[in-house]
Amino acid sequence: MKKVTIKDVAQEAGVSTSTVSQYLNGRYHYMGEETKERVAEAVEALGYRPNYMARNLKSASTKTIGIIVSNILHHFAVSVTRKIEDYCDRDGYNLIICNADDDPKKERKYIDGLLEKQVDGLIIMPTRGNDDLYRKLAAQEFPIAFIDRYVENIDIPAFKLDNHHAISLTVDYLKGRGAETFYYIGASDDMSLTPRIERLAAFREIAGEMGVPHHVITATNASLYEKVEMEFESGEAAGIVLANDFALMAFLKYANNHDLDLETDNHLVAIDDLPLAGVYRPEITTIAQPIEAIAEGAYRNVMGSLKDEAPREGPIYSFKGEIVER
Amino acid sequence: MKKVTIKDVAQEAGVSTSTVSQYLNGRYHYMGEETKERVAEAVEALGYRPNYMARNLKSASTKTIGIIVSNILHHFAVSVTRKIEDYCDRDGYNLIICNADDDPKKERKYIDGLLEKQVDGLIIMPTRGNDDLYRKLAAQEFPIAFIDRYVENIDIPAFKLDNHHAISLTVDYLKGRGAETFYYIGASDDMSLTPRIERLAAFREIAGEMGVPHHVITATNASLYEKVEMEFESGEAAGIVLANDFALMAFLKYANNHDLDLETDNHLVAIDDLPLAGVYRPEITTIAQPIEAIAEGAYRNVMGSLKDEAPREGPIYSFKGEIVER
DNA sequence: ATGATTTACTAAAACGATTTAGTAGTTAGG
DNA sequence: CCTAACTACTAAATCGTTTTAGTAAATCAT
Repeated sequence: MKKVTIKDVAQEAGVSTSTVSQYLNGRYHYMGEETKERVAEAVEALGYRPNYMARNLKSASTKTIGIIVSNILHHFAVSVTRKIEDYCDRDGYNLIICNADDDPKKERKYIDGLLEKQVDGLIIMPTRGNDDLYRKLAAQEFPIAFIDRYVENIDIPAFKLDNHHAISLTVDYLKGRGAETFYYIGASDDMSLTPRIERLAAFREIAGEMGVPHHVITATNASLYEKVEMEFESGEAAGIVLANDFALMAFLKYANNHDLDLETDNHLVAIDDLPLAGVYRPEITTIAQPIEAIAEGAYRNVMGSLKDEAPREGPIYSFKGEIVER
Repeated sequence: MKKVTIKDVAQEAGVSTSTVSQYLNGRYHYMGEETKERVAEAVEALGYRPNYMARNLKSASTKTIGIIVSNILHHFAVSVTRKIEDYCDRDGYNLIICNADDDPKKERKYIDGLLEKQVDGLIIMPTRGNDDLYRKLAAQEFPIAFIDRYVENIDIPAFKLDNHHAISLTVDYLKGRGAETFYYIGASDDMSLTPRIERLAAFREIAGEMGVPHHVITATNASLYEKVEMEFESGEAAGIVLANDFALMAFLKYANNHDLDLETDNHLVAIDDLPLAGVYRPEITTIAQPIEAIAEGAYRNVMGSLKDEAPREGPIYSFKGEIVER
């Protein structure tokens, strides 16, 4: 597979490389019909494809942005990514998708790699553990946006769910279903990731203010099931908040194994509107994240089109989720 | 954000660009301690990051491969992608993930884009509709592999599930559970995509040979639910093969809405081992795809390390799936 | 008929790295 | 003391494009 360059095309068509380049970039302004045809034929005959590296060495923009998701197994991550890809597609941009797998080292590797590839912007669900890098990028005014999470004291805008509002939706809903004892089940907040911290804090605050009995069960993704088995006590009117899709899966597994009643005794509501929620027995009420608002905000911020908008107070944009009652 | 180039570093350190380049690439062979230090300091001070475009203009390899999945909403696609990413990570390669969203136009756009970006290889779940392009790539001997599907008469190796074997597992299993009437529910085979064709043909063949009553319900993803509603008749001993995850979701929705019994009357088995299968009520038996074998085969083929192996007969590698009884 | 404009192209510089060939200065060998 | 080998660098070519500044011929205006 030998490479075909613009020189080969020029030779084949009997013109200069400049002419080929002009043709390729649609600068037909003063080009003879016959020349156009000959170049077109040469391109076709040789199967020529311009070298992106060489092309972008000159022009500053690569028309490419990168997204690094913390974990591609989360439904939320895939949904936002797809939405952003739609925007990119619309605007003629390319999107490079990377999966950090919740590993800060991998995240760093991808950030470095994408910057070397000269992406025009970066959208990140930060794993934390690379705050120094984020800070450098912010200082360089590199076009960047966070989604789902934010990092304190770094001037990078974050686009995320209004977690306090989401939790209040869940608690209100469960109360309406007659729940008396409330449970929060999710990942522990010791990694200082925004969703975990905010959701847990909101749950404690709201349930506390209501003066209802409430319990918190948190653990790592891997050990959550066991923790539930140890700490959960099915009551007659339990209202259970599942903090994300992993928590929901773990709890459903537990419910199955212990033949828990999910229709009358225990009421569930999960954050993240998984497809599974609509087909489960019984169907599961969820909080749908404002995928579109998050994706659009992050995208526009990176593209610089958010600057023209009304000035904002801080770097955090929280959007309200919607309850999907089932 | 002005760009920092190797020239700036050289100037800052008071050496030539060549020296900086040597240092950056670990060719310390004959380099003074003090020079090394000064360069290191300059790199750090300026926040220098090499320009991938410029670097790869010279060296042929970009250490990057691309994967284009037909639809990132399929669990299978994400699983294979994650596995391939692991291999890339291990070998110091980068993986660019693209989602064709079942749209041949998008697929073509991505193939073109990745080739322009000079990726070293390509792994594709072909949507079809770009056969001409595949053919060209094959002719150029570009390193490429198909997964999940193959295209006739094109010499590009495909790594996929042994669909006939998978269907025979499903039918045997359902028979063992006492099924008497068999259903196949899935996407229609008019798009000439390998899994659809092979699975449907295998079902017809196997059920036909067994001489049992069997029905086929196929439609597009969007209209499958309605088609099921029109054509499915719950019997006392129905055995239902769900051809993929979309079919499973559609059928579960139907089962819910019609309060179908899934424990005794109707028996299910789905191809693709979704996480949901383990938590559903009742749990759902599935055929787990040989994710690892497929990922490894495709990866090694692209990397050229498959050439050294024993010669193969054709360009199609089918791996057996495993039944996960629940 | 002369200069100005338009048309249709090309030569050469530039982008930011890598790499090859080369240049001194130092040390070692005989 | 002279040559060979080693050390520590640098100049310049190169990769495949884009782009700027031309050039030369043809057309037009006066």
